Amino acid sequence: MPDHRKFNRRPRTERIAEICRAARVAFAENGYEGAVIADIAAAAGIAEGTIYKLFDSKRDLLHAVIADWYGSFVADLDRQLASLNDPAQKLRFLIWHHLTVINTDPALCRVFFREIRAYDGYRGSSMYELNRTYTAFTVQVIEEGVASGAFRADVPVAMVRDAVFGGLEHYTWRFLAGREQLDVERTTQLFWQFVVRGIAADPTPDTNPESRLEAVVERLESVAERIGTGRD
Amino acid sequence: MPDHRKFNRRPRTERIAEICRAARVAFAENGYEGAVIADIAAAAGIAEGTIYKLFDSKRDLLHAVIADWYGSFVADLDRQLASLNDPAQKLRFLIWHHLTVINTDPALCRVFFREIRAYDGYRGSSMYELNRTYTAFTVQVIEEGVASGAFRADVPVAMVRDAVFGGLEHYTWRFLAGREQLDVERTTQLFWQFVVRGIAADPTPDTNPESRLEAVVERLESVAERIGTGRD
Amino acid sequence: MPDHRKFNRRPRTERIAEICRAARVAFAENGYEGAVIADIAAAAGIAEGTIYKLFDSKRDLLHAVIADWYGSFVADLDRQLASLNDPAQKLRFLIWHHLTVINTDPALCRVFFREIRAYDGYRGSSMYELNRTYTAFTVQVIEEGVASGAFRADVPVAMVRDAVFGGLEHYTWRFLAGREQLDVERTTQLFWQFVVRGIAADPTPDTNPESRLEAVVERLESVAERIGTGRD
Amino acid sequence: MPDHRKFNRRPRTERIAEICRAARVAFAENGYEGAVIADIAAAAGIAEGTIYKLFDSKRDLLHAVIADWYGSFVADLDRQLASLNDPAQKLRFLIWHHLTVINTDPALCRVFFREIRAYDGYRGSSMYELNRTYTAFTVQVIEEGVASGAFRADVPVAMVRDAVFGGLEHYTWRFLAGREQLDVERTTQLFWQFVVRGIAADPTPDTNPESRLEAVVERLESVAERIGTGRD
DNA sequence: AATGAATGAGTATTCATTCAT
DNA sequence: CATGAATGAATACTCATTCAT
Repeated sequence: MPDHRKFNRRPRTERIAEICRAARVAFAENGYEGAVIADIAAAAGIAEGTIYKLFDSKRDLLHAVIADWYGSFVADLDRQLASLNDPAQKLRFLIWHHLTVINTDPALCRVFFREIRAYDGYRGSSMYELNRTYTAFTVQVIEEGVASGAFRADVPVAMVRDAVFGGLEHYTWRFLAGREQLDVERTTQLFWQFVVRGIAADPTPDTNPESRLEAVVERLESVAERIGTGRD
Repeated sequence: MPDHRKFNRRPRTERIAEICRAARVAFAENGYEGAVIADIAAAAGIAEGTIYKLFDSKRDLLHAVIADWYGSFVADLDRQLASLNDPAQKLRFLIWHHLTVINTDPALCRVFFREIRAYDGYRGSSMYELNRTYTAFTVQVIEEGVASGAFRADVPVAMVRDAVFGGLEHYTWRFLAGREQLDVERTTQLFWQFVVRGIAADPTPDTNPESRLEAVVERLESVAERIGTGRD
Repeated sequence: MPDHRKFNRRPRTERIAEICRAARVAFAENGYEGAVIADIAAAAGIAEGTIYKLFDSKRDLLHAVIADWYGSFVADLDRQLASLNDPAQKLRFLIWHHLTVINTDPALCRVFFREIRAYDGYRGSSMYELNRTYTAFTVQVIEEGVASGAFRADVPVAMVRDAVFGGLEHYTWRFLAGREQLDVERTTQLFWQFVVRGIAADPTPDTNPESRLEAVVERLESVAERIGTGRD
Repeated sequence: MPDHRKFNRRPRTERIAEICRAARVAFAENGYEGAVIADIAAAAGIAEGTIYKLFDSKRDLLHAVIADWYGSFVADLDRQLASLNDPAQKLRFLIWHHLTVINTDPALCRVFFREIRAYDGYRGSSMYELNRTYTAFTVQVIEEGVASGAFRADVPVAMVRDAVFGGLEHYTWRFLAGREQLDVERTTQLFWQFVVRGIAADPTPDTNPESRLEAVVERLESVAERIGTGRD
């Protein structure tokens, strides 16, 4: 009867999953450079060499981890969106979703920004494709809105996509880099209103005297702004 | 005639400038980690030790390079803006300016994104302050526009700032990471239109009574919320 | 037949021994600071990295070398002492032993004095314990002598121990630091007589004329010896 | 009227004294390797280069500091000893004196042990001579005692000297290396008693005829001692 | 004499990756 | 298949000393 203590043979996919799990923790905690293969192997309960039987390199392992991660939240984005009818509501959901992703694993986001996107050869890489697949949902929703007349026909789709993801990223850097807590619901609301206002179709012209009421509200808003606790 | 190849005594500031120049090239070409102090010293025509007489560490040198760089384009932003009257035009200029900065030295932008902003302790560092000083121009212009009535009173200023810089950054990653050429003029125009449309005061009054009332209520609610909880 | 020049897999303990051997030579020849890891690795026929798989640091390696060295002569001190009956003879043996250790590897002694004992945190370190274990033999022998009545009851044991080791060390610095040759036998005899005279119980007056004459002859021989070879 | 702020010309000897003072502090606090010339210069209020106008090298500076230090306590050792009559009392004073030196500046003692005595070429150096001058007092006192009959004629002088200084050094290492406090008076008493007992002449006169023979032998030994090649 | 800017040699340590077993 | 021992390249930083001013 053979001794399986050392040569612990297990299904290949299970092994890969274990390694990815350990690697994800390591990358999140220490960043790409800071993560050490030996530690990952130890955490996964295998030998260092085994990692290289399953992954070409440390970077390859990082890619696997990121792909896993993307997969975990891209999976049923389709279905979730399908349950909503209104393009504006779908956009709201996508913003909320993205903020949730960031809020759930800011450390991994940071690794993605630093090590994947800012890395040579990102464009055209599988990581780039992964990201495109993800942002494509937003592009699609905007185009849907344009088609339905909810959004203006001349909306520069790519630009909106970048303003959404770039804006959210910028806005959330303080949470990625620091220890501040992110208020997902509130941020979603504010950002969504801002974006939708920018791309919504012009309402039909209004000649009604109630516009004075609107002016009053505008002034009230202005007051509110000055009363507020200061800007960011 | 003395041999000036060695012990070439020079004014302190000049030396610093020389080193920064060499370091900037090195960092841009190879990134922070990739840049080698020995090479920088050689390029500056000095001994390695001399760098450490003037800078505390490699990272300190990076900070000096970035500060230099910021200084070079923040310097007369003030005057340039003062020559324009219209907030929308100022915003256009700022967008154009930022794209020009990116287009002029994409490699340094990338280093900033990777090594400065994504670095531990960015928030609260001098680099953070530098960045805030720069983005403050945009914030100021937006507020100016709000005050003059050119932009809506309820514009979420910080969010717009982040959408502008984040959006431009996202949009230009393909140029930062790849080799594609950036069309500054065209991108400026598109992005500007998009942003201004999102924040400009509605020029045409709305004549539908119900929709207008509804909108007013919505905005009142928004005001209430803002007064109640403080702002972002 | 495979090429064993590289990736020469060997038992862990054997590797450690090889490295220690090379390190011992390097430390003895060049002192701690002067010894270079790369040279030690080369001398041991391995890669630098391998040293760090087996030792935490250069200092850790030094400790291992010193521990090895102590082990080599502490090992059968027990048995050797057991073969002697008289406490005075045991003391003689210990003095002879210590001088032999110094004479055999003066360079390593020097390293111990400079780098181990004079190092911060020596007290309480494993090196300190090692040294105590070694000097404990002397303490024990003196106490034995006191118990048997061979040595005076009021002998300040710790002080004698320090006078022995300190005295021998001082006396032998000229051999440690210079190139002079140490006469172990002669030094043992002189030092031993001196110490024993200092701690021996006052002899009960000996009235046997022959034994006294015998003692006189012994001393005459000693004089002759001294005249013959010069003084210390 | 010339500006003397920078070219602060002062008497050479005063300058040297200032530097030595600063260097002594630095060496005591950080050891030889740890002390930094730039810091010493700054502490002395002069430029780095100036040190090299007055001292050949860092080690030369160390030698100056140590020489200064020795000078400070060797100076009136002569007179102090002259005020005592009894060799045993003189020896007691010398032990007390040595312990006081150690207790007053243990850090500098440590530097001496590590950096001067254990350094290549100590034997024959000016530092060696300095130390000999100091220990010579002890040698002289012992010989005085032998001559006066207070100490036995066959006392191995060099050995006693080494046992005294080596013993005290060994005994006090715990104070040099650690933080323990040294009880000078008590240690003096214990060590002195121990040494004197070891070397004092037998107090009770001997009327036994054979003892005359012994006395002859003793004298012979004394002669032999003087015939020898000189004292270490 | 004094300055202080400039020099440049010198090295422990890490860790992704390989490959003999 | 798995192991884990072995590899070896790669580099920031310090500081005693020099020398043009």
